[in-house]
Amino acid sequence: MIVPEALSLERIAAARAVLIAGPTASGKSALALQLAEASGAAGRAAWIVNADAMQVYDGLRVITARPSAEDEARLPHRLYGHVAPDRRYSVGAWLGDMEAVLRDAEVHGACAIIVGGTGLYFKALTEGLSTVPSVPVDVRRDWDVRAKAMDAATLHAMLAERDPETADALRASDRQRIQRALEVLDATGAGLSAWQKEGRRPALLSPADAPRIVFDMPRPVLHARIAARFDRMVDAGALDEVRALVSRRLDPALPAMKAIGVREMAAYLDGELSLESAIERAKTETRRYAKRQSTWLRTQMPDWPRVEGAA
RNA sequence: GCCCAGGUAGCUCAGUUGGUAGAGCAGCGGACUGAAAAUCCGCGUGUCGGUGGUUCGAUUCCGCCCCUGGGCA
Repeated sequence: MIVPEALSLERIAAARAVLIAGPTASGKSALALQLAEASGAAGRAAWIVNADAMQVYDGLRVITARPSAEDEARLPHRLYGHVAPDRRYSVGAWLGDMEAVLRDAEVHGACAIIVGGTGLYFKALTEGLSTVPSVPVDVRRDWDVRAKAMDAATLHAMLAERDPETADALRASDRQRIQRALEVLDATGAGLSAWQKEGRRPALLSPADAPRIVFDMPRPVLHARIAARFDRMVDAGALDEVRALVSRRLDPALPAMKAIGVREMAAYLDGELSLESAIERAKTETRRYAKRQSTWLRTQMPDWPRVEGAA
């Protein structure tokens, strides 16, 4: 693999961090590992830090395509598998963890190579995040129950009555964002858009501190890589991993339970799908996800230099 | 070889009493502030198997041919 010019060893040596965003299966983790080892060999220690919302969960190494135990042993990896799958993680939690990791890396004189596919995390890292108080778990649980009994339009009407400004900014069909707005209202007494105008935590990294790239590939190449990778996941024990997760009988609404491949493999284990069609569905979901990622990276981070990987 | 049922979008199929066609899924584009691998919005991309005939006009009706599945030999 060719090291992108935007991330030369000279730049890494001078940077607090290096950011590598890209769609799933683009090979960005391999690139990160290669850069980190090259940097280490050149005298500047480098850590690999996760910016993927699913690779943070423990017990999902195979199905989330997290670096192997061998890779993780080669040099420090942070924020991988550090959250129990029965917990709810979030951008805010990740930013807090990241702040600590960056401090720690500084103390050790290491460059943090931050790699992942969650565009929102990178955006929060480089542009900051509003200071909305966190919503207590019981408020969230309350709304989970209440929302289940209502359709999205009804929820939206409820929100419009109490917080018209936020309701106006949301589609009446977007039940997840509507529920979030209702939770914030209940938890804080103020509306979400009011909070968002209130101010934000500043960005943790500036472009001067941290060179960044979007690492992408032509869609057809990515699709072929997604298919091949999922087959490898199955060979590597994805089914055992999902079986172990399912046996914990966690709430299916938990984020970890929504990792692509979990639902599909679980459906096979329950006898609802053949293995072949479960695999096909998981590949399809992964392609759709990669498309959403590409859209985000293209439209939300237009100023990030793009590097096209080779097949 | 004969009989039957099919051949329409990438896939599964609907439809046109003759006026060049539309659903679901896939795919593509887009939105995105603590669930983001989430949530949501938009867009049909087509030699209607081929070829002759009838007709102002055939994807539709008729003939022949090809292909697929099933049955009989």
